[in-house]
Amino acid sequence: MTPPTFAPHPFDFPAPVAPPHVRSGVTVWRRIADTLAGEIRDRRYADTGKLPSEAELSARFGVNRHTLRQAVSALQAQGMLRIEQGRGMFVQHELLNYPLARRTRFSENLQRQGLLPGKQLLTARCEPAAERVARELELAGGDDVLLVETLSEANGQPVNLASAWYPAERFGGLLEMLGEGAQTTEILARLGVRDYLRRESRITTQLPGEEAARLLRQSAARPLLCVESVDVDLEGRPVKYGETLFSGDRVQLLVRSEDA
Amino acid sequence: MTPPTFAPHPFDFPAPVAPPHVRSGVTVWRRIADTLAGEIRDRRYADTGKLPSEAELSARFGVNRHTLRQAVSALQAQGMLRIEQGRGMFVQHELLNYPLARRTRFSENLQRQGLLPGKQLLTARCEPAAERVARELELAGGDDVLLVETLSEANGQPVNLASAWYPAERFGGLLEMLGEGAQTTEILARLGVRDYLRRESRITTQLPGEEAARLLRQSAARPLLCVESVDVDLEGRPVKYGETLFSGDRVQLLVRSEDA
DNA sequence: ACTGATTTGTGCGTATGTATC
DNA sequence: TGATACATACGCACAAATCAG
Repeated sequence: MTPPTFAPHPFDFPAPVAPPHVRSGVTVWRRIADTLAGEIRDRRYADTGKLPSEAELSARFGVNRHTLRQAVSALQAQGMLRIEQGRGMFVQHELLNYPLARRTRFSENLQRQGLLPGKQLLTARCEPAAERVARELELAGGDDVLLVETLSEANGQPVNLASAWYPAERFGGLLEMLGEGAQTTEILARLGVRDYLRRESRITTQLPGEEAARLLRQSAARPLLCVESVDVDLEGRPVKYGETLFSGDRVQLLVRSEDA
Repeated sequence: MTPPTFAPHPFDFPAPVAPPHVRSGVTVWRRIADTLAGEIRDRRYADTGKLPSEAELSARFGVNRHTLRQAVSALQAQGMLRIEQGRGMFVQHELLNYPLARRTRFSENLQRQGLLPGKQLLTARCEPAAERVARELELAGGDDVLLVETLSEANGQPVNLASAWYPAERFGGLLEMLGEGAQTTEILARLGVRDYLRRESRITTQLPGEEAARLLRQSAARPLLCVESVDVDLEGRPVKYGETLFSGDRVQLLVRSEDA
């Protein structure tokens, strides 16, 4: 399989002999780790599931075996590969598909891919709406909103970190029902929202803060996908504004153009 | 404006006094640069357009002023902010919206946002299809494809780096017409494709290789948005498979849920 | 069960870059 | 500016696990 033309590539790497004279501010082992992570993510080792030996890889990158080991041990800690003494290094997992459709339901998607979904409630509180949140929910400044933060998992691996804001006036008992472990869709239905649709998603990328990196169990040097979204009810009124951080190492977002 | 809850944050930074015991593999000045870049991108300074003084920032991050200056000078070189002696540091630009619709036409979108589009042809050649490309274009292994690589700009700033593959058999004269400076849409029309639609987009994030970072004029430590896409004609036959790398510092992808 | 080749795991010493004081 | 602490990267040597014959 041919690598994408502009993807990280062995010969993108500093010349094997002379050290780089440009200071990137990123250490050699970190760049090797990212290169390998990218290759694994690009399924370059998908056929056998086995990576080249430490000797081969260190020769390829032109570094000491210790340096290479530091890189792969970071990837191992991150759950991206598995090392077996005397045998070799093996790919651990592939990318999870996360569809961004008008009707996005998390658990269904995972189950369809044969994965066990999990969700952890991190925060649930009432607060005055920040300017951005008020604008997205079409509220007046000073209105209260309900903030719900969750960590979603698939097979025990963190997938995303979601912050959702709901208009407090409209959804009075939401926080209490969440505390009792009810599903979001079900709660909204009980509060009079029979159905809701995703109106818009804005997708950006960023590096995780320490907190996000820790919760998503991902290297702080590996990027996240960030999705800002607005869900509306059937009358078009905003129901929820959300900011979701996806682990870029584990997830790819899918946009299917629906048949009109 | 309140920052997103999990976005990079001053106190996500290593404690001001004790050095961090976790090895991130990224130097302090680089992390400060990335933190500031993220904040600028998150519009934290959008109201005044002015950043805090060097003294304030170095105090906030708990580093020497020299270290901070190295960070901001990197951002300046990258075109993200502008330093004026005796006045301060100012935000240079904001995010560009890039819609991912069924019918995506680059120039139109930019002009609607009041920007001047530009496109540079980097590569145009015929090659045997890699496994992945053949699968996406529904070709037999060994078939030839036409590879077209371009660099798109808005107001002179690089926006994306696109690789596109077309079935060689179907689109014979494509490379020649491209050499004459014709538009892609127009060429396809001349070759019998009256219209084409985006069937699917897969969105991931990755760090740029050296080549990509250079072409997109972006730090190698700042992430990219990567979009894999398949365009089909009105009969549903694949016309183009593309891999596009967007500068994560300059672009956000927009997914509008179309009314059915 | 043994041998040799391959692969990962570990220890030590040294030099250099980074950041602080 | 110089001194100090620490992380990074290199080189060499050897131990431990695995596998093919």
